[in-house]
Amino acid sequence: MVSSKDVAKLAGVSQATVSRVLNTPDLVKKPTLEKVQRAINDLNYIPNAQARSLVQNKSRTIALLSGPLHNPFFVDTTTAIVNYASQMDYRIQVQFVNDHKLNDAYTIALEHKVDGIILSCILNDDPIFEKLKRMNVPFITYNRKHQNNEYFVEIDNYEAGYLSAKHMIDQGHELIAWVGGPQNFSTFYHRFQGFSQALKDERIGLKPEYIFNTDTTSTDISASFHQLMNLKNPPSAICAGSDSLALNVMDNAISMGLEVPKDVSIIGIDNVDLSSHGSIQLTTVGSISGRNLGHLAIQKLIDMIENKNNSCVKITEPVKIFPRSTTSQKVKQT
Amino acid sequence: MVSSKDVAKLAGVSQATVSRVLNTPDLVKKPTLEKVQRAINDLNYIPNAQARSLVQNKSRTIALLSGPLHNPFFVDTTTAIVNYASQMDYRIQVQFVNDHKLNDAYTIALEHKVDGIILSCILNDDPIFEKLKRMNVPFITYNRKHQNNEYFVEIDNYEAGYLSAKHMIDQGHELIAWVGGPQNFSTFYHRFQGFSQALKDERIGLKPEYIFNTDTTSTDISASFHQLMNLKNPPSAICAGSDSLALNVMDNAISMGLEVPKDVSIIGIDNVDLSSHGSIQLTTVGSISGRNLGHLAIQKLIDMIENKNNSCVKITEPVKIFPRSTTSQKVKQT
DNA sequence: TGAAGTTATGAATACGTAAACATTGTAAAT
DNA sequence: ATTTACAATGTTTACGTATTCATAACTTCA
Repeated sequence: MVSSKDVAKLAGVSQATVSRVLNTPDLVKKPTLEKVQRAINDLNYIPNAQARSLVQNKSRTIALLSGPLHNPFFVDTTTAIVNYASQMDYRIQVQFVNDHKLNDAYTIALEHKVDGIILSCILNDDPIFEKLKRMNVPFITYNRKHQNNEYFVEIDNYEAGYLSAKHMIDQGHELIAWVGGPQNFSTFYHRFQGFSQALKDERIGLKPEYIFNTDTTSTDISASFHQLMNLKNPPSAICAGSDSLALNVMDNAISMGLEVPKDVSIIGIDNVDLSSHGSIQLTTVGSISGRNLGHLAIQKLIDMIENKNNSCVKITEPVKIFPRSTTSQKVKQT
Repeated sequence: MVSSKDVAKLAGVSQATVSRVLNTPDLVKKPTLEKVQRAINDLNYIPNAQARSLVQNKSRTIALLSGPLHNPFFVDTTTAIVNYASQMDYRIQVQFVNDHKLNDAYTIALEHKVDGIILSCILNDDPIFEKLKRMNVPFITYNRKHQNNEYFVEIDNYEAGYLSAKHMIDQGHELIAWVGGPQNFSTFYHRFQGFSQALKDERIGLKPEYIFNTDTTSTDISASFHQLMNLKNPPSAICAGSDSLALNVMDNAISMGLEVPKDVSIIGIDNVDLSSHGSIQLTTVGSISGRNLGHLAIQKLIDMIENKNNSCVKITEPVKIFPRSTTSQKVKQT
């Protein structure tokens, strides 16, 4: 492979001068500059970023530990994160993380001496949180947060759950089910808390047979949905813990021959881009500002990296309902 | 940062022995092994992958130059690529590439001494193709291919276009429009060729006012669709150059108050995962085997990297129609 | 017992770059 | 003309690892 030494030899200068041509061209005289640049072109020289990282002790690389892209939330965030990073001249190393392989993912990131880590997949009480703090590598979580309440960007999950239930109640529904996810994810936990509180405030009972906290796999969602609809009093409305869950529930409803919202109203949370597609029109709860959580997070992370800014990031975006076509007024049964 | 030297000092051995413990533990005596491992744990030592790459001259990193994720095709392929690579212990560096920033993307990849490049975004006559060959870095294109007909994985695009038109004709449609993309993408070019040939074979005229090769932006698609539907004889069927385009067209149709397929039939190409969602049910053309192009491509690429396998990859997957709910029999106008 | 072979370890080097330090050249100021 | 300052370049070192080569310790077998 052609190195800066080869360039130096061809140009008749020292390797240091080649380095200067690349990094601080103002410090090098015009004739030498041109000589070196000519040599660079002639040899098709491409500097080795790895070697540079080694000596500079920074890689301009950020590890992204994302959830899977079949969840449209991560489609939006991944796009925002990769694009903003590219624009700021950072590389993104992605991994799609199943929760039980978290530790491998962190290790891989750390081995590669990334300048920072941006991650979604963290549990409330994840021991990795303390580990990352000790490692002294800048990191931030988006969407989910750790119980320590540090370095996160989220939406107001409690309020989102609350509004979601409230919306259904306002539409006249009384048989309202919850299809959520694991309670050791901060998102699902607080969303469910909000949901519960809304029912309580409106004096609607929280029936255990209406509550499903799935593992977010489509088989589990499917099973939950079928159990729900086979109750003797099936719900007329379903609050889903996320848009991804809501879309999955919709898919199940339709393939069961049910009409949404006529037979069952469905609402999600997150307001993912896909939810507004004409064929989907999912009613949902999302950030008022419309700002992408991934974008906010990567911005903050790069700021932390570059400005050694240690002020702890804690962002909670306020939310509102985005009414679309998957929820409707409950018609009284005759 | 703690290095293998620090570990060596603490364990009372040489740095070489630490390296051996990590890479060839069978060559080191049990007591020393344990001493070193204890030191590694005590110091929380994490090997530096960059330094390793430098000396070994391989990074176990692959650059992925993908199209944007708002195109659901790339959602499917990116998932497959990242996951397979992770499984094979390779890291993926993603970039989402706008076509006019191609060269930057390649340069960035090469600077990082990636072991290979997997890319979709190549033009028929892209000069980068020769450059990559000269660089001697393994690469493969998925979806699109270069006119050189080397190192690609694609579906049978011509046949896909042909079947797409044929399907509409079989349904009784005669006013069939095409909404495609740039003709210097191999995909759109061959799909359009197939489409044209089908019309010709069935003695249906190819009216220029029914042909739109967009730049794939939603504004252009929107404009094209409106032009189409404002013709005095608007088409009863639209063949879209890809599922992404088809979904975009559907979205436009619905927001114009049209019903699909009652008012207009729509068919895509690619059979992306999203197309089978209950609320969408997009009729489309896709690989018979159902194998993901990204998966095929990354498999081949890693094989090339590891086995120095120089046999040129040329894969064209056969296709078939996946009939769903966005196309229907043309009802004769009264 | 000792030579030959084998196993375990250490010492030295290379990878490609940036940066600290040293040296030379050149121009300005006296 | 001589000093002084600074601009331009070269020399050397460091980053953290894997690897080659050298050496020491230990077996084996006659």
